[in-house]
Amino acid sequence: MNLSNKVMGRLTRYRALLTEYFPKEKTYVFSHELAAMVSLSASQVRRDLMCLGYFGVPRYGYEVVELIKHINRVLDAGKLHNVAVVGAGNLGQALMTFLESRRATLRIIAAFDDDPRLSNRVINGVPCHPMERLEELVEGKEIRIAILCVPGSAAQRVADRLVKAGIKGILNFAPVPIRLPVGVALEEIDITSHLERVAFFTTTRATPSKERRPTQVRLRARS
Amino acid sequence: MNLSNKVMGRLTRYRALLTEYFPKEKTYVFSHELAAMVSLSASQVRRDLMCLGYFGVPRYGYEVVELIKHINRVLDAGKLHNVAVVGAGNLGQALMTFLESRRATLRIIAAFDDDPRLSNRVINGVPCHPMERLEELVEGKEIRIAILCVPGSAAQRVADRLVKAGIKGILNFAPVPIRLPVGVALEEIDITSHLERVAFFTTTRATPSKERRPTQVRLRARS
DNA sequence: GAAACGATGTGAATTAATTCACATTCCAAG
DNA sequence: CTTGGAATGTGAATTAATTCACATCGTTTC
Ligand SMILES: NC(=O)c1ccc[n+]([C@@H]2O[C@H](COP(=O)([O-])OP(=O)(O)OC[C@H]3O[C@@H](n4cnc5c(N)ncnc54)[C@H](O)[C@@H]3O)[C@@H](O)[C@H]2O)c1
Ligand SMILES: NC(=O)c1ccc[n+]([C@@H]2O[C@H](COP(=O)([O-])OP(=O)(O)OC[C@H]3O[C@@H](n4cnc5c(N)ncnc54)[C@H](O)[C@@H]3O)[C@@H](O)[C@H]2O)c1
Repeated sequence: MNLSNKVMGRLTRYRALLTEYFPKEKTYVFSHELAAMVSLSASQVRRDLMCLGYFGVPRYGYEVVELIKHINRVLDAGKLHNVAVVGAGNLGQALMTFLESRRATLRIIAAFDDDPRLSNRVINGVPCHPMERLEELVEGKEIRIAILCVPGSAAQRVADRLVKAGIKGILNFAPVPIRLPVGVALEEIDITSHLERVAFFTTTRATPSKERRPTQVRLRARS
Repeated sequence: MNLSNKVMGRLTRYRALLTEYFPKEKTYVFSHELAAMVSLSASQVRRDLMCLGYFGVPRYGYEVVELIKHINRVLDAGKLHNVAVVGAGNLGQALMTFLESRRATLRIIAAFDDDPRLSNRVINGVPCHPMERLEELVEGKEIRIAILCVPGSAAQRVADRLVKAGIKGILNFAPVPIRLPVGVALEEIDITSHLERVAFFTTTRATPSKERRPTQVRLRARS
């Protein structure tokens, strides 16, 4: 099955919900429960889950632990990735604390910054290195993914360097679009743009056309 | 014209590019230049721009300042919004510094936190208040948008309170989906999910099916 | 054990998003 | 002028995403 990145995104969402915000006493979950939690339609959820090769049981729904296991199998294919934060400023540091506690398959093992006051020390549990050691450590520590938190003016330059050093994927927070050779995954988060969207849909009719807002569904515990 | 939020998102992108990262000496821009910068097709860009009621000139492209003006008109309809950050922890503080410098129509004028060490002082130029004053200030200062940076466990509760206080849009960073009544705009940014996407497309064939990566286009300066 | 229920899985229909392809327009050069 | 060219604007085609609708099936109940 060839996952679109839309499906992919929703699967991570379901997984996060199930692993972290789902009553542990419930062993089964219905498609419409998941749907309600993420504001989607039940058939959408079922479609997404079809990609997993796991099947629910008709009257009961999906067995939670089994479902999670299958999402894991598909999403991270058992691999674990070492991640580096590049640019240990305000955002970089916030991300280090935030991400350290999360998903075990993604480990933030290093940070890099060209400000000497930030490098050669441990920030929030993550060792921060000077940029000079980038290539050495990316290779040596098998860092495959970089979270780019440098100013926009440096973003493309640093990204190129990361790619040359062997990075296979970049999550870019700088508010400039960067270009990478094919073969390197790229995801960009433009926070300003999201904020502007909220502002926009605040003034005009409020709900962005597509999103469903079905009524809340009670998560009935099954005996 | 009824903008889909997809179109809307791209328009903010174009605007950001044009206002901040486009050579000031160029007065015209081609659809294919914009396209190249954001990795989309030229016809996509033209379609998006059609929504503006502004028309480019066939051989020259789009006049930059005029184009920006029209995007402004459509996107923020002249309105300016007051914004508050709720939860002035790591992320909240990073956002305050980051956003203060940006878009003039969105002004961060307050922060709120229930930690007494954070409230009643000015953080990065933004006055931070205790949660008790939320309702009073939202009304008094006409705050319409909230950026939600509280822990997941408090997110829904705080969101409900914000809505009751009169907030019209929320940008949620907590990694829990929240539910709002129709009529209140909602945008959620799930950073973990984005990171997981990068990781995913790092292992499998690298490029998420949909994205184009056309070859770089030189931005030729026109005499 | 059989009938009713209430969920799933999925083909088909619908709707949305994107791309194609080309007529149109306007500038520039001769 | 008039001709050529290079970009726009857009209907039509295509492709992707979502929803509908219902046959199907395991569970429960009686
Ligand atoms: N702070 C936010 O909430 C926020 C939100 C969205 C996007 N962003 C973007 O993320 C990036 C970082 O934001 P920030 O607020 O952390 O800024 P910041 O100034 O606090 O941090 C930037 C860090 O990058 C380092 N740096 C600069 N040039 C570098 C280079 N060439 N190589 C290595 N390191 C370099 C600096 O020393 C600094 O520590 C910016 O592009 C910003 O636009 C920030
Ligand atoms: N730090 C990041 O980079 C990052 C990234 C993505 C998402 N997030 C999410 O953003 C949120 C904030 O993250 P953070 O790293 O800033 O955490 P943090 O603990 O540094 O900040 C949270 C702040 O919220 C305040 N708070 C807690 N409960 C509150 C309540 N009921 N009312 C008002 N204020 C309250 C706390 O006093 C604290 O200052 C979390 O939900 C986190 O999961 C953080």
